[in-house]
Amino acid sequence: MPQAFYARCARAVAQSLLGKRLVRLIDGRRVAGIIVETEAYCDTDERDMACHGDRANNGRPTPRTAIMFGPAGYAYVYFTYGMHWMFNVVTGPTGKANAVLIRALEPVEGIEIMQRHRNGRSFHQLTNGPAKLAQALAIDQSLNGTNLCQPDGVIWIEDTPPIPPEKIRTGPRIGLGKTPEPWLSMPWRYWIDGNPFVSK
DNA sequence: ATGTTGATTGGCT
DNA sequence: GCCAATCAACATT
Repeated sequence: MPQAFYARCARAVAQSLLGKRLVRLIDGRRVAGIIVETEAYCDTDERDMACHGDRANNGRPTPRTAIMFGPAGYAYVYFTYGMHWMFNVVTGPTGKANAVLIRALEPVEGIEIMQRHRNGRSFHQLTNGPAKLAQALAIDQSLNGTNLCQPDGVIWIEDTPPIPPEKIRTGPRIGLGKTPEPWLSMPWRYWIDGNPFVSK
């Protein structure tokens, strides 16, 4: 997708990403899945206490969150719980910490490679969660700050026919812990209705 | 320098 | 449903 696709508010991008194809090149081979679940963190100008870029350091950039404050169309990859990687796409205007977390994929290409990275788990368990898809696609710190619009890159998102609006569901984001209201309950999680790879 | 916690997962009850 | 795993980032001292 072109940079202009990402340079919109996070909630618009999060919805538009549903149905698109996330492609990762591993040893020259395509490993890809359809995006079926996303979450928006920080819309263009609003506060969002669940967002790393808002919560840490009084909303100023830190070494970890600097990528989020940069231009749209780059990967924000971070490590959590001492063992998991999370893959986000940076959205919105430069200077604002906006991003969309990719929470689940429907596997479509390179399934054997995904299975190898996922320690032989079943097809259904390959990419039905944010840390699972990161592991399946071999996403780690080395991809933090990657330009997703780069012609010769190793990870990018391809266009597909849009999902009909009536197939898009929304609800509160997952795993926000002690994030205060109202952000805890804001319905900024999006998924494709009925898709079996949605995480919850 | 030290303490707390997390945008999760998988195993066990 | 409950909880351990495992550690970097961040807040506090």
